[in-house]
Amino acid sequence: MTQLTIGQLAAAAGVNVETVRYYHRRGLLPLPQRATGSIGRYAVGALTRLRFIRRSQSLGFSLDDVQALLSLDDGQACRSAQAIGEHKLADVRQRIKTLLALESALQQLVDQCATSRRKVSCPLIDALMQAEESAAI
Amino acid sequence: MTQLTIGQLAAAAGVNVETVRYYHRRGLLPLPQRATGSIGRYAVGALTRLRFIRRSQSLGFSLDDVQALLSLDDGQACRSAQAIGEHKLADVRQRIKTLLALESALQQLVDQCATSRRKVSCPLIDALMQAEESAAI
DNA sequence: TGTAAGTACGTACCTGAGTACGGAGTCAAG
DNA sequence: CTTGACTCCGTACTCAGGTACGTACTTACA
Repeated sequence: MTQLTIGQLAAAAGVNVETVRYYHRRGLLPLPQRATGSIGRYAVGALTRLRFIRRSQSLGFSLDDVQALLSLDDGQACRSAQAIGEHKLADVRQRIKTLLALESALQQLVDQCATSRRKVSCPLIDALMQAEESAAI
Repeated sequence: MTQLTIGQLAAAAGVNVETVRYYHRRGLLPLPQRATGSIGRYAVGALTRLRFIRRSQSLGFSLDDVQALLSLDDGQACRSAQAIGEHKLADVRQRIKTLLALESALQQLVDQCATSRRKVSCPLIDALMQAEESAAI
């Protein structure tokens, strides 16, 4: 039972069957093993990969970005893997920084709400923008 | 010179003029002060807000999400601000967690490349997925 | 004061990321 | 060995988030 049909795969990842097929077309997910003229069977690795795609997307990466990340996992030549990796790494670090600033601004807001039970006017934007002043936009 | 035209505002934020107008239509950006039948002038606050929108988007928030975040800054009633804030906070924390896992996987890959100058096959996906095993998907 | 650059507003169009659908083929359970 | 659920594949449609464009109007500056 380690061989999934497309329907089982899609259900396990919480996506539409059509989405899986779309990812094939985009080259994000390899086509499954299949005796010609019969139904494809996916190894569990496909499920892991599929979940990775969804998670990366939810972090704001486009499918092209995800493709670059996946190419690293697919065993690129070293020089190119390193270049892509370093680029993505800088990107990821910037995102983390921004999210940390957003986190503390939100925390501040929620705390403010908890103590004073009236209207709040939180410096959400300012807090985030100040934390970012020095960073690339 | 603290009053910007739409073109200056857009250029300063690195977006298209049409995009600014689109955000007006979506209610993300208030319409500027304007003597009827003349040209609008934006205060610098509009630029800050515009940059906040773009940055939030790049972190994977939809414009609806951004609208919710902005409503916090616009001085919502406390109870509702707190609820929205807590929800977003949990979301932001989850994103940070996932990005940290991705960061260390990428770092590992880049290090691997730097030491051995041949093909690499990094466990990028596995690393990220394992770090996430216990977290909500 | 006139003219080019910029703005206002409406409508149409575009791209990324799917989603829906129809018809033909496959497969497992009865 | 059939029948109902599922798969394959192609094409068409949808939706969010913009972009482009045309026409009329404003404004800064020579």
